[in-house]
Amino acid sequence: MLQDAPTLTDVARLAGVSEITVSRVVRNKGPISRSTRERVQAAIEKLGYVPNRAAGALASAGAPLIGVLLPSLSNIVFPEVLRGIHTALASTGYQPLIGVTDYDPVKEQEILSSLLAWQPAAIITTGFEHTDASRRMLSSSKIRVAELMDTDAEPIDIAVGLSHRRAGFDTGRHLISRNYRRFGYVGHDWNADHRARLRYEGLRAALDEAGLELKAEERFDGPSSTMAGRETLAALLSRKPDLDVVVFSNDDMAVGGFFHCLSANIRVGQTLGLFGFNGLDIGQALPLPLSTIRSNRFAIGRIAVEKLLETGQRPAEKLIVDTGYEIIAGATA
Amino acid sequence: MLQDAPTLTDVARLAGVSEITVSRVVRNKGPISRSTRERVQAAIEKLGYVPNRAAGALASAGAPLIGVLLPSLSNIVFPEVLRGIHTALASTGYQPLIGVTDYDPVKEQEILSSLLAWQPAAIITTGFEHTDASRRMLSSSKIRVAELMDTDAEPIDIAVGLSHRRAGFDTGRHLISRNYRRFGYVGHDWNADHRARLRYEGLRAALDEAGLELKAEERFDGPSSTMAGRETLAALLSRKPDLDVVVFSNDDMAVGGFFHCLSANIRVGQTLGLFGFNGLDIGQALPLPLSTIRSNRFAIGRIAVEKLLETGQRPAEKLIVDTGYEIIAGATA
DNA sequence: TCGATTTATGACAGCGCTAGCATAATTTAT
DNA sequence: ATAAATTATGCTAGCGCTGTCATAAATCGA
Repeated sequence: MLQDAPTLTDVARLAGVSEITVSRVVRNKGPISRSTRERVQAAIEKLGYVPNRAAGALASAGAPLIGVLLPSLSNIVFPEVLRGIHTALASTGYQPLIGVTDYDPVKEQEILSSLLAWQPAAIITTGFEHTDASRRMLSSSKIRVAELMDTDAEPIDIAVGLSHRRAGFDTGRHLISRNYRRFGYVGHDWNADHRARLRYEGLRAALDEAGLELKAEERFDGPSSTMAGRETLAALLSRKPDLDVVVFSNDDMAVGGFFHCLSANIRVGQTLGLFGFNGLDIGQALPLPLSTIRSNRFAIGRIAVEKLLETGQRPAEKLIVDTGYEIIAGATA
Repeated sequence: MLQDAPTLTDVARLAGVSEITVSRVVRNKGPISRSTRERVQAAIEKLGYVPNRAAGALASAGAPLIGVLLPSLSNIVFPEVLRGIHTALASTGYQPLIGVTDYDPVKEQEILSSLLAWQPAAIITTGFEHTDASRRMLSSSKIRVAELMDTDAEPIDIAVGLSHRRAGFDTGRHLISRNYRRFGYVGHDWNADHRARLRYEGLRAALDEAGLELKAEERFDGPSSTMAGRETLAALLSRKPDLDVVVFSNDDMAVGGFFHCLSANIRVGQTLGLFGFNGLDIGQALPLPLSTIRSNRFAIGRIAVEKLLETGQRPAEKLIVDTGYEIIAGATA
């Protein structure tokens, strides 16, 4: 029952051509006459031939793979980026090979070297925090690299994302223009989420510029979650009840904050403003749509793939693609 | 700058041994004396040698890869399964190669054949709905297969999941025992989500058994989402306001329903009961924790990998692992 | 002490495919 | 009709690694 899978040779024999001709038909490369192509395709069909990628990769020193390094799968943001990657990849014949780093550059380095062992065409990773060894591996190879989410530093080859510092700054400006003055901040673990810190810094800068200050802040020591947002807002308000607006490190946290306000009978948008980051669906489905910033996560994944596959080689000069963001006015701030 | 990556031969020459000896050290296979091992490891270190997986896969007719077929990345449930898979894989040297099928068996078949081209050690897929061609590809190969989420049919090799029919049935029993009588149902697209339909059928069976009926039902024509749940519950209640409990196809939908009740001033848990499925964090962070069923998604992914890698071959007999579920009483029903 | 076992190493062929360079068949230009 | 281009096909030689079998060195038993 377990007959060996047919190889190029089998197809070639059946179609009465050489192996290389079959290879050309399969890869759609080089000139092939209509009649030969049809004969070969019939043979492929008949035998149920599936090319062996390992052999192809070995012979051509490169695999139709894209290595993808994500910090986490728990935060919905990264599956969405992955979805963008997948969508762009769907029509190309490339496949994603995924690794999860848990926000740890050393783990990233280990996974990176096992990804590189497949000789992928490109690597997609997150942020700019890599070990020196990782950086060396990447820049000494001919493999293209995209660094996602962030544009606040110099990329190895390509960066696709947005300026989190500016997003934070604009959050501050927006809320100030809406006459909020007594700001609070609810965040989560910065070591893991470097970009949340950048947004925080941007917010502080905007307040500074307007001669305002952050009246109170509280950071949850762990990853962001709805429950964390709920509890951390409760803690913040018990210390400092007289805030008029609270900026959250992201929407998960902000939605949790919203839930706290429901339980505590605080009139959101009137007594207290709430502001998030990401523009998740859940925030917009709330009884009051969440005021937040839309980061274009799906687009980040998709554009990264498009840019990477645009050329067959590493780009001559570094490229930064700003996918931007937009303020969603919402009804909570 | 772009010197060629070192190969086994380079390492062997530097260490003064044969290639096969280096290969044995790298793979930790076969007897090697302590002194040789150390010499070889030093050489590997010095050259920064990384084995070429494509070559290894070709030579040994098998790659340290696990093909993973997921129906979607939009629904948080699948990233969680993927997280379980990743966690179990982390220490094994295997890597996941991921495909997304969009709930389409034909697309699944295409992706499957391109995954098989890598000669992976195993395939993880979802549910039991496959094309005949897919089924043939899988059962005629020596590749192990795990089918996840569901235990309501006969697997190819291994099934890991829970009985959705029983979960639906127990939902009905539980709510009946809590004296609910006038049932409504809010669902989403069944063609995509076969398991939601099984739960629905289980619910109907429980009602039947108790001499009750579903007073009203409404299905959103599209994937589940918070917004869909919100709108669909609104539609259901406008048609049939006198329900005392609504069962949702999953937690996303139920959370949306909760939001509708907030907006419409319906007292959840008193005037109207709400019941979900999955036990997502978001449901438990609500001001009233959602009454629902916990499906153990992370465990499903993890256990699938463990079972697949337990033996080096296809299991002699089919295996079904029931990861079970538990009712979370919550406060909404 | 000598063969029998165990442990350590190596030679060689080949996995299935593709790059690179011929060569053959066909078409076009003059 | 003949040379010059163009189009179509094939041959050869690996890509870097591992399975198989052979051989050499070390250990053991009586």
